[in-house]
Amino acid sequence: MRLPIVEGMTDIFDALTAPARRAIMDALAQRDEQTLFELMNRLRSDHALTLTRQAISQHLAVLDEAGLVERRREGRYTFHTLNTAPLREIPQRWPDRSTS
Amino acid sequence: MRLPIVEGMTDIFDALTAPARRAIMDALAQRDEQTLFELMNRLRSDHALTLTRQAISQHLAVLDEAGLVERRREGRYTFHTLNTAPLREIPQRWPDRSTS
DNA sequence: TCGATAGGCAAGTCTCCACTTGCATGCAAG
DNA sequence: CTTGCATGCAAGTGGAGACTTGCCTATCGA
Repeated sequence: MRLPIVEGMTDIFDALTAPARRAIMDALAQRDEQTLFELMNRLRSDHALTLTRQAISQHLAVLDEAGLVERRREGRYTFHTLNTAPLREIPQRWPDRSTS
Repeated sequence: MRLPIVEGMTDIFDALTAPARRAIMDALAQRDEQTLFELMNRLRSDHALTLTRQAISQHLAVLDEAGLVERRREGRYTFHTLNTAPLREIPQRWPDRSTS
């Protein structure tokens, strides 16, 4: 039941604060295994977000530290995949009261 | 399927940003119907958070705008209750992939 | 009515972080 | 090996918001 705590890991709430990071998660929810440039172009076209490559790279680093995305290096490309598992911390912390 | 959009409503991610606001939600998850002073003392004793009354009041206003707490005025007291319903937006936006 | 309690409003400060700019690294194709 | 592409590292800047201070309103008890 206990989630593994990685040292120096950013908590998911810090990661979810920036709207740009949530947009990146949206883009990855639509399609996994995207590279940095693919994400940049997708944010520009689909989410009306024009950010520099470095900004997105920093966002991906934060999301990686929070465990919300996973990076796989292959040659000169780095593919990013969404990991929704850490999000389960939220309903665990504040359980739903719909049927109370 | 569509959630009612209240005008000028803060989204829940902005509300979840501040650690103090998450601590307030923790305190309300333990016991509902708490007043401002009760919350202040509880944060001080249980969460090692010494904030001024005004700070907590501002946090409660943000949580109220996000729909995460509900305020009920009774005489000179205002009782605060946690509402977890808006949190369902999160797994709806990024569905769990455990059984994919 | 007067003091005490519970809370609200408004403005100021200051820290943090999102974003940029600039430069460096590594792989790949010709 | 050299040019180009994909990415990383580091420092600087600007703005948002978390928190405080100060003052005001309202309700309850004596």
